[in-house]
Amino acid sequence: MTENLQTLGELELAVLKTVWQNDGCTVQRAAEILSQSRKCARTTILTVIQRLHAKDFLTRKKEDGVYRYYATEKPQKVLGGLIRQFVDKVLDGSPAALVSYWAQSGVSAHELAQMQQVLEQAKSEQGEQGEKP
Amino acid sequence: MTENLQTLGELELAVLKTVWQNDGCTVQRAAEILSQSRKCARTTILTVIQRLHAKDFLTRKKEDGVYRYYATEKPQKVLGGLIRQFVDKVLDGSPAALVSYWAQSGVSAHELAQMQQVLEQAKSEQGEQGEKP
DNA sequence: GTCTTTAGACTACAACTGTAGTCATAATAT
DNA sequence: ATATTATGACTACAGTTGTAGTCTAAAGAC
Repeated sequence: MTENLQTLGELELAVLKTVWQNDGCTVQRAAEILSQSRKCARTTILTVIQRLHAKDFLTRKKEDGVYRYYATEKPQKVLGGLIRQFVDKVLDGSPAALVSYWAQSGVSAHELAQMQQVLEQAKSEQGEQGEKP
Repeated sequence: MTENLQTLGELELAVLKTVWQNDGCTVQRAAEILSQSRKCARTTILTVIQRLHAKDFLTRKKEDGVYRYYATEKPQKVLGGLIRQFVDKVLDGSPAALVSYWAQSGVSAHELAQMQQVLEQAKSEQGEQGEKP
């Protein structure tokens, strides 16, 4: 349970996301995919992947002479953690402040509706299971 | 209009917040306040304030031989920008994902209600003024 | 077996941030 | 005036992250 909520840089996160979407991918593959959205050398991705590995965000297994990487944590958990950290650090732990600032910064009506829907759903789900008062 | 959305480290943000809450405060004062929540030398705060100044987040005016610092941007704007950046980088621009993850990471019913309220208000306000489709 | 391509390990380096010490100077106290 | 304190400028340094080159080993191609 003692999770190590290390920090993740932008590129690191992007790479991690790539692995989530392509579990068991190789450095090569990840580099290919990422090069579509940003210009960076293969070795850059290699390095980042090695760091993610060192930080235990990724596991690897050699297969046919090449390492395949697997995410150790689900997006849900990692992103959730990042959101938590962010809300704590930036908004002093107030999710309402989060939504508030966001809303005022100009969201589309559509997005607003989406968020409301999500909240609605969360609310009902919470009613069913154990709550956190 | 060409805003410089520089990055802000954790301490930098904390210091900036302190200035927001104590506009025109001196380094001394800021250090005093911040030392209540974290242990750090006066010169550390000095350095951070100088950096915030260099990044144009703060302006200063010498008064009685001491500099007084003033925030150049309102919290609304800066925090809004940070939220934006965060949502873009971490959640690929989806505010709904934000609320969703947050909701699922275990929010209290109370917080959920708060968020809903905020959204409700944002929605009505948006109806009045110009929207962003 | 040699040439070429791949993969990975290492090393390097710059920018940013936290952190703080050293100095010089200016303001005060005595 | 002199000693003390308050301020701020500078310098420094380590950890993190982005970025990527070099070099070696392994895998294929011919």
